[in-house]
Amino acid sequence: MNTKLKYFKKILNDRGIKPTYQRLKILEYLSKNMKNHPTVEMIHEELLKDIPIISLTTVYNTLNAFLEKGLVDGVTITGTETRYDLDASSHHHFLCKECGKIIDIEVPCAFAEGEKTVVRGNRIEEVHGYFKGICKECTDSFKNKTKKSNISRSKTGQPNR
Amino acid sequence: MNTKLKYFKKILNDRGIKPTYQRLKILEYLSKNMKNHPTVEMIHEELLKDIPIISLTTVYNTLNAFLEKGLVDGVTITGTETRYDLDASSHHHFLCKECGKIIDIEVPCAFAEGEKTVVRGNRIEEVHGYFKGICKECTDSFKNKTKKSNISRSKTGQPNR
DNA sequence: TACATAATTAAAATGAATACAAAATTGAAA
DNA sequence: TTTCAATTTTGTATTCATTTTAATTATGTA
Repeated sequence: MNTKLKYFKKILNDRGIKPTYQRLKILEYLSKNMKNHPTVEMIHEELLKDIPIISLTTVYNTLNAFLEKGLVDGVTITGTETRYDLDASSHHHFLCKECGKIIDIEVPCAFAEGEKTVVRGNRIEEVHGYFKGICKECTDSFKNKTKKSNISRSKTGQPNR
Repeated sequence: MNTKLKYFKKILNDRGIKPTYQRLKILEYLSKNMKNHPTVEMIHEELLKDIPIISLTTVYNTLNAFLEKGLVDGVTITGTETRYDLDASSHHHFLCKECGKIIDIEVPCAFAEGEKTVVRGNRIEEVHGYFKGICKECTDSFKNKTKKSNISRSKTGQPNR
């Protein structure tokens, strides 16, 4: 077993999760795709290359176990599916309406930083914040397109929502 | 037609939504349940009393139309269903893990207030913020229970998650 | 009233997530 | 190593929210 898997094994043991092969590979995938916020489908698809018989149910079970133990964060932004984030600390996300990617975004927030935990008697245990808009890359490439030609603007500039 | 429905008719017309009877009743329901953040099912269930043949699809269609025209806000917090809010302005929500209710919550936020719209080149168009925790009422009733008897605490104090 | 357009309806389809039961794997005890 | 109970994985079936589709009905205008 390679060094990294040994490291992941320790992480799971520390959280009280029995480290099976599929769980290790799922954890490995998540660590390799920290920025991607993958769906269950994406994780399953990719792992099938290594483990041709891994079932979708196992990926669901594993991610739910990881969630319960606070190893990952489940993010629902699109409304249709949960995206998973190995960084389980409170932080904000940004969904680009143009290219669909979800990225971490750092903003000042007293709640996410745990400085404030009660509002009018309501005890806050989880903080969820996200934005929707046009990411920097899409904004830039749109600018470039309109600079080159204005004819195609109405077509290419169409946001998909 | 009563005065209120006339008022709702104007609201729909102003947004470019043809005011049909079902749409008016859905809007009326939403205005009567501003604090409830109802699901599609809840709206449909209730409207069936007035309009026994109203279809679930119509409620879906109507809410989607309202969403597109910015008349309502669709809030996905539980992960399983969309809750609807007639107040479409950017504001935060709070889900109580104990009793399940979703309430509006007012917190200082430069993004929700529209003061800041760009972060590292990413253009923010929508701001979504919500919290999960224990609401004031559940916190208080828990305190009362433990004050009266400690025996039942482990049972009654169990949060459902 | 007639007509075209839009809305409503019911039924079927989709898609994410869960439930369930059987088979396989794990790890500890003998 | 063998045994065995507990846990995990697998595959299938099911649930539930939402969307799609196609037919019917309502709406507003000429």
